[in-house]
Amino acid sequence: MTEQIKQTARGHLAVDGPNLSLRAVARDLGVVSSAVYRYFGSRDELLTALIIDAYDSMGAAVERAEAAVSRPDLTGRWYATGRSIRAWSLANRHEYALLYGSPVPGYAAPEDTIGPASRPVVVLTAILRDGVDRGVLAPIRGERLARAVRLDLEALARIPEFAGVPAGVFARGMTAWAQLFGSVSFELFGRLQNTVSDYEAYFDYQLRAMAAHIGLP
Amino acid sequence: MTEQIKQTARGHLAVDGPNLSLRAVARDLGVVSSAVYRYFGSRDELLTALIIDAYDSMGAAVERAEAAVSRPDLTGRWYATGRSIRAWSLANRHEYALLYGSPVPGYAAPEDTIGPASRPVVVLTAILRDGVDRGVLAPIRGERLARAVRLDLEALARIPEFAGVPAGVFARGMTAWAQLFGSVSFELFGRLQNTVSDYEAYFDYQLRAMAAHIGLP
DNA sequence: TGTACATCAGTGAACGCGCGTTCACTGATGTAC
DNA sequence: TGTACATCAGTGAACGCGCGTTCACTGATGTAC
Repeated sequence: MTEQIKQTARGHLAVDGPNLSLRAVARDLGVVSSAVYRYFGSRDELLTALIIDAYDSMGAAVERAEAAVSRPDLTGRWYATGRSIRAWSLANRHEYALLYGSPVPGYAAPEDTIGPASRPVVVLTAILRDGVDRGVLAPIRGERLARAVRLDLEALARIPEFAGVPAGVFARGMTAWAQLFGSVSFELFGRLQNTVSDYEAYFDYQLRAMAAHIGLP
Repeated sequence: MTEQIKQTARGHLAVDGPNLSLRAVARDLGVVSSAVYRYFGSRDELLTALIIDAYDSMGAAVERAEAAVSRPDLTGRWYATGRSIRAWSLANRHEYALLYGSPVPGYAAPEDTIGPASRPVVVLTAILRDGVDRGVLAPIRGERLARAVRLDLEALARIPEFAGVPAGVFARGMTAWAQLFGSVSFELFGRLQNTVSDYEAYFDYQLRAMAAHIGLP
């Protein structure tokens, strides 16, 4: 039943966005609205469950896609990561909007979203670290980072999941990461309408550009 | 009065997001809710007015900032463009969310938003064109664009505002553009919390990286 | 200078609707002796 | 094998609220003769 409620609620995301109505969900399930309270303490709790599920769904999809590429093929792993993010987002547009779109007014994501939310970026970091370990990626000689930026990135690299990536490499990876999500948001939120016709080719072009930016062959 | 309504409504964006309430706006103005209908035909019409105003406000800010830089200083113009986009967005977070965040469910932006929406990208294109004209920017020799991508960009370059920019240069500019907005969205939508401490330095770093990507010195 | 009329901003009541949440309850199912 | 009891999913009514939009209206201000 919990699962059915979430399923139905996911459908309502398309129509109502984050302001989905508990009563409408109950109605769709042929159940009285107060029945939902047996499974979720409040509307926000339901929303949180949807968000965590969505993060996990995307995270799993990305991990699966990236894991299917042979380890030494770093560039292929980057492509698989990027493409799977886009594919999942296209297939789950409203969940994407929930996760990466405008924050919901009056809603604060609780702490238990942090873990699931970081799954995709953990995948990216593993690619960067492997690249460093294999001698493919290295900080550009002579590139200077502002002190504050370097310190932040070095602090990040003290978290186990992100360890082993020098600031110079991390910085480029994060830039590419923002590019990637910027690009997906542009596509999904309609900012490329009447501009781009072949979204996939356009996205791939950008992935390639960002691979080069990171330093992948 | 029209102006007062919009002003008040802008304030409500912070609380209600795009689902702002006409009645609440009227209440704040000490006026009965139906009075608003003398000035706006419907809630959506008010929302559209807010959106157009916001686009124009951002567009004007970007144009002003970019125009203040001496014409030959292409890199400086890119910086001014990027920084003014970020500055405007920080100062008007909820308007930014309205323009560049998740689409509002059930709301379709009418045609008259297109013009104002394109003002910032017109500024970018002028920089690219000037770069080409001055011999600073040129397509990378040997870089191949997928056919579909090239055709799209060449079609764009037939619009007067975007004329004079070869596909290879345009492509890099658009990639940087998505990076820029991706980066602003990450910051404003809270995706860099507990990661970045000096947002301005971090943003500047990315601007610099994207300047290099475009081919600016 | 004074009167008749038109304009127009804003009123107030109403329509019909939806919402989240609480609370005492029913009635079926499962469990223990 | 049969009875008494506990569990628990879902009910139904209610609270108190807010919303967008319509419509006939009041009453002040401005305009024309």
